[in-house]
Amino acid sequence: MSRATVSRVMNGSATVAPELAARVRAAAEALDYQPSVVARSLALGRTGTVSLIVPDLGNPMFQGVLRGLSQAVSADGCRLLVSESAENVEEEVVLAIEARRRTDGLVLASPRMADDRLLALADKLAPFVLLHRELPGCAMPSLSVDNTAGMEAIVAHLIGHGHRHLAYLAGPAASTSNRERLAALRASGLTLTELACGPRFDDGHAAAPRVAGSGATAVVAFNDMVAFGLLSGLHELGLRVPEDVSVTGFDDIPFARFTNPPLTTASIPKNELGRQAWTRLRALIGGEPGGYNVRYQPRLLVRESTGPARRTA
Amino acid sequence: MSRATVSRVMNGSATVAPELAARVRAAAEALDYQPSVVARSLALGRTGTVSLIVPDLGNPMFQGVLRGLSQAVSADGCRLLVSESAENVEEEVVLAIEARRRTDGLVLASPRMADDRLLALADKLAPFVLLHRELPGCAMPSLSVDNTAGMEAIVAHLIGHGHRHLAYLAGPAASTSNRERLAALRASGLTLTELACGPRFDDGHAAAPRVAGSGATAVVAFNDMVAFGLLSGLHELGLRVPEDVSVTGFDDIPFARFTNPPLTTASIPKNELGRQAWTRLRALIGGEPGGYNVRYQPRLLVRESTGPARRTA
DNA sequence: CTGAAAGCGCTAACAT
DNA sequence: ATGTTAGCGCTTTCAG
Repeated sequence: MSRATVSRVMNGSATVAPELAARVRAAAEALDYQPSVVARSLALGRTGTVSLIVPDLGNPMFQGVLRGLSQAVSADGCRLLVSESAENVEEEVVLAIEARRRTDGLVLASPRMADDRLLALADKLAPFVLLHRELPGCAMPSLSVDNTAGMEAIVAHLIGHGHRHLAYLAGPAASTSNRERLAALRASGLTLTELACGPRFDDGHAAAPRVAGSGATAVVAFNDMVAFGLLSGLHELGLRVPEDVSVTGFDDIPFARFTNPPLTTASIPKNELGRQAWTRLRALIGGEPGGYNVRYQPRLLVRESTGPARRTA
Repeated sequence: MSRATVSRVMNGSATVAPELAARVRAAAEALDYQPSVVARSLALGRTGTVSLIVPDLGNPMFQGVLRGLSQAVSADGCRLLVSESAENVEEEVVLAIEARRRTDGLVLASPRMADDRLLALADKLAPFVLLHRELPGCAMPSLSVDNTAGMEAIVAHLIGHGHRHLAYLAGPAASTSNRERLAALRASGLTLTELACGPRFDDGHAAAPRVAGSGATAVVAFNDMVAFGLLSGLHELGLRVPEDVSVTGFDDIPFARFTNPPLTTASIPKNELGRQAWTRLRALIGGEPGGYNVRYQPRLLVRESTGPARRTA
């Protein structure tokens, strides 16, 4: 029989005589034959693979996204290529272009490059979906988190406990999330001490002395990792949380509820972001519209790392 | 000019007149031309992509491996496909086969399938490198951790503190690491209470009451995540660590040094495992031998979660 | 319903 | 040093 027939059978085309199809399948089984994925990709113009680009694979926030995306992609028989830009914009640009050339579409998680740069690349990178980032004027869908609302909830909670002087442990300057969270804090009208920090455990840990010296009664960390590092640093300094100082995080990564004390934080749907990203991307690849942009509203989880403000001297 | 010339230029072949090469490059630049990765893969028989298969993307241990591997692979201009088997053996088998068909090689991290099954698949999956697993009779290289030595170090440390009754919070039954760690514990001659648990935060957290009731003065957790969850659960029960009970982990994931109290654990080289996996795999793909198997010796990190055994009643 | 043939975009052996 | 030609392994019109 001809290869065309084999191809039809392997692709489940109905226009093959059942008897012949059975013979093909038997032969394939016997020879352990599997069509070449690469050749198929070339002929089809689709690879059945998409890429995820993240700034930092070490962040449990992105791991949640990765996981949700990975499972959703797998469920449709597709595969996922993962790249880490290491918080480096130039790297990010190169990776994105390269990744797009190998795969059918991209998920850009918290891209660090500036709006105009991303906009200029949009045609080359499409189809893609943006995570944790909105890009006015861009036709690609975006799934993001309402950082402002999340911060407002945290601030309201803190105000309710009598806090009037906050410290903010800032994340990467290039992070949109960081900028939005900071802006919301500035808009709160409370006294704010801004401390340059970073996104990791160690950054939070190292910031403890500065926090202690700031006079703030509550400290708002860029994310849970930082908050966790801070908790540890504060403990070493002999400061009690929340008696001496309240601490909040952001993201609700898996261990946030197990810290000592458990962390008050704004929870965001990490897996869901990954899953929805695939839904959008799959649609785009199929030539359909990507749907409406969505902004997930964070949920404030009040745990034990926050309490009444201590009297200031 | 002909496409062969273009191909030569794009691949940096020296046998092209400099002037012509320059023209080709200029044209490529002007047209924003980039050779098709897929067509290239088909012609070459190599995709420039390798796959990583892990049981659990949520485990920071594997994230360390992923990170090291990802960076090493990127540094050589290659790409990484990531799949999660979700601790499911059948899934793992299918994923591995599928992943291998799309890429030039595999890194199998802590595969859960049985030895004979893996051995039977070896030809089909090769080239690959095994992480956290040794497979007698298999020609593929293996990078693993000496779990026995690691546990012995932990036990010796605990014995030095007067502990004579340990509890073990067991990980997944299909995990080789779990089996080896447990075996080392059993061989210690100490009284051992074995508690079925699991590999995650919640598992450790949920085990706290059983630990409290076990009569053990020290509890050895399968890994750091479990230890961390346990720390939290113990705290809720009003038990102090290490005064009432000592706790140890395994792996030394990034936040282990920031827990309260900081976790005594056996450190293993996570990034290094990923990086070395690529070195081996790259060699294999190039037709060279994969080198000797190596077994990393864990390093005991004594922190504050362990101390003298309390008097037993 | 099946086979023949063209083509996906590139590389490599061969010829000039 | 460059062009010609033949694949890489599949899908897909187009005939029959």
